[in-house]
Amino acid sequence: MNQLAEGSTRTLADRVFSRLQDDIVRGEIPPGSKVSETELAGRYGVSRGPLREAIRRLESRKLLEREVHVGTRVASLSFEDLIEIYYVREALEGQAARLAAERMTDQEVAGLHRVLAQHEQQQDIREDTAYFQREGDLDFHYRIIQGSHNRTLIRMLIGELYHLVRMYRYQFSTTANRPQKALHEHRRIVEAIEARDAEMAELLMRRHIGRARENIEQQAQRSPQ
Amino acid sequence: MNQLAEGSTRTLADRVFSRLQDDIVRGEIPPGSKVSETELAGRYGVSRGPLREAIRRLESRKLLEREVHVGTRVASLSFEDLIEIYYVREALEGQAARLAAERMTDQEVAGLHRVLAQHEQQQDIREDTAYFQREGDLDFHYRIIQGSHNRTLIRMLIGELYHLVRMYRYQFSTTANRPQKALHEHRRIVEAIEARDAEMAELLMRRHIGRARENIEQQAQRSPQ
DNA sequence: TCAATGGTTATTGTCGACAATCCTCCCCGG
DNA sequence: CCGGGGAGGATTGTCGACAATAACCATTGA
Repeated sequence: MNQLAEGSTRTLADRVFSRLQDDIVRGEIPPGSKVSETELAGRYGVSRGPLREAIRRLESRKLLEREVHVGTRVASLSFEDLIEIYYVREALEGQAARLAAERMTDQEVAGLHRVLAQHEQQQDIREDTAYFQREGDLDFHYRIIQGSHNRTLIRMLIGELYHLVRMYRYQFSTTANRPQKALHEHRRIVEAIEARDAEMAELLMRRHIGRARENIEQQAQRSPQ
Repeated sequence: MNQLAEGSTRTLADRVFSRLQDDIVRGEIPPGSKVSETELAGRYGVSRGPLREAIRRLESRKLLEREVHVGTRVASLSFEDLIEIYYVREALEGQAARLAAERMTDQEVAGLHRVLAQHEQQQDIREDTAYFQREGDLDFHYRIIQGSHNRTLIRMLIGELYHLVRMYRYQFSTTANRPQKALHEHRRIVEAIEARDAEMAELLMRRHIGRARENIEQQAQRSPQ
């Protein structure tokens, strides 16, 4: 009932989990690097107990890889891994778009419009819009996923896959190099959702993500490593 | 360097995790029941440390629900939860079928045929084929999922969702009450995969799972609780 | 010079104990 | 008789120490 603030209500292991996940996703701790339990415990000012729990959870999210009696290292995504993830995203976000078209409230659709408008404006004003582009893109997809009103779907996408995608983006500073096309696709998706055309929304979303995947595959081809 | 057998190579927490997961999925520990850490630790003959790690992992798989400072209880799936899962399965297994049609080796396709033949035979011989039906159905889906050759997809379906589905089946002894129809649909899916018709394989798989979902929804309607 | 083998060291796996929190139930006042 | 508050008990959260395992390095023999 008191405590210093919200956030302290959670357990130590929970907070360590959040901080560690953030440090990994942002690349603070470089991918592939070995992390020592005692070292991390000191770094976050906790014992090894809560830290190990955080590690196990991040392990099940594929952000950390553990080898028994050897140690834990930050996951280092290969191009193949990312391609795999995009195939899964294609399926899951396609379904999310379908459900969103059927279930989103009018308010949620309005919010989607706002994000889109904001996105378009940034496109006009700035040149180096990489960062905002990135976050704006995530925001757009987040909202549609949430609009599916399917908790399992939301958990799998936002709770699991997206951390990997974000980590990869930091790792390779992969910014969408087809912003105007992506924006156009976003617009058409919103139109389909607004028209409550579930079939079309799914189709467009699958194409959208499929093209992003092809884009990555081409990049990988140009720079094999 | 000796130990009694293979399987002991894994860590204690790993083994406790497997056993506990099995006990939960099989309904050995009834859904919704509260599980005490000390009690479970005694039951499996380990300390609370490894046990807690196992609990955290099962928690992230949604087989256990934890409330801070209160305790952990076995997840109790509602109909709504199951329906949600089926929407996700529809998307993921549809994609799996598509990829399987493109990537399965001829040997894998042959294996699929064997499973199907076995399934048909059981259909003829026995009447009470509920159990075999169930396992046969799982085997069929497992093989197609594996045939996608997409590790992320395999992990999400077999590593996460299917435990929930199996738990639910034990919980409500929900056996497929449309065996002959399901078998027919299986056959058509195999045909599409054999013909390397990815589009058709996905479509048929999605319909197959969609109908299973509708079947559950109708059951739920007949018995509201 | 190279390879194998043994010891050393550092790291992880496991355990038992203490502290913090919550639930329960009893007691007391209205 | 009923409701609120506090003490007790039980359970979870956290910690430090010990045991087990694997990586590293040096030494020895060919």
